[in-house]
Amino acid sequence: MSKPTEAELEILSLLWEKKEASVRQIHEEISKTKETGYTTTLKIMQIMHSKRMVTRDEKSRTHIYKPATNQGETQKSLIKNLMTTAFGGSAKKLVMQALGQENPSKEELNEIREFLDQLEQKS
Amino acid sequence: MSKPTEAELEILSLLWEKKEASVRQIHEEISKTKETGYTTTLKIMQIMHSKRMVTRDEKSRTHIYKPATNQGETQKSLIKNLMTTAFGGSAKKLVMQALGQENPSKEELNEIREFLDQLEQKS
DNA sequence: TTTTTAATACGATTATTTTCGTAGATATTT
DNA sequence: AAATATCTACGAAAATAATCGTATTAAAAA
Repeated sequence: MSKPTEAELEILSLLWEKKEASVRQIHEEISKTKETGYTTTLKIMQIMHSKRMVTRDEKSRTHIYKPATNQGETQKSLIKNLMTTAFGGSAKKLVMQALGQENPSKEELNEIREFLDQLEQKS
Repeated sequence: MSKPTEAELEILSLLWEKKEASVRQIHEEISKTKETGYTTTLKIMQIMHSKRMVTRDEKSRTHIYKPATNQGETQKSLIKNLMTTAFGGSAKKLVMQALGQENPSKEELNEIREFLDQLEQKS
């Protein structure tokens, strides 16, 4: 599966979040932050469909789209790509930048700690 | 500073790694993994220069390029972008995917733990 | 039933990114 | 000194991505 473009990724993550949606629904979300025409969103979703990046139910006139690519897999390859191109392959550096970024809650930090423990078990 | 393109990022991270390099040096690295002409690399580095993404020393005929953009800042904005577009803004999800990716050493895991502690202090 | 609204399809245009070829200049080798 | 190799500059083509406009059809409202 080839890397989604920026516009595709934006739509894809909305679909992951919503599980399924019409073009209209996606477009309304997108147009909150971006000034873009309805047919632009439509066209990109059609392209995504032709690439089999999404499936769609065409039973009713308004087609309902669902993500076809696995969220985890896609995220994994995106992150791998970023890690190698921008972080010299170091997960540590990437993680630290990511964490410094936002203010994670104590709960989140604890979940990450548990995750680290699990990782250590395995190795 | 606008987001570097894929090709630019590839060169930029080589420059971060090497501190400075000629077009020839960069091109030799790149052509290990990618089939591309010398003038292509040259052109992209010239574009990067015109965007002030790199500086160059023109004293000798072979120009020597150095990164002009701060590595940390650039990484931060790339990761922020990925985090919002592909991870619904959640640092935790991103971090977990990143860690699951490689097999970090115990030392690295400990450094991350310390980092988590520091973060908690602050908040 | 007529009109208006809302949907898809799809070609064409525009913008961006990448690639390449050629010219001209300077080193380097023979 | 002449030939060859190695640079940069730069325009232009090719490839990729994003945007938009128009035609057509179906549904909903008047």
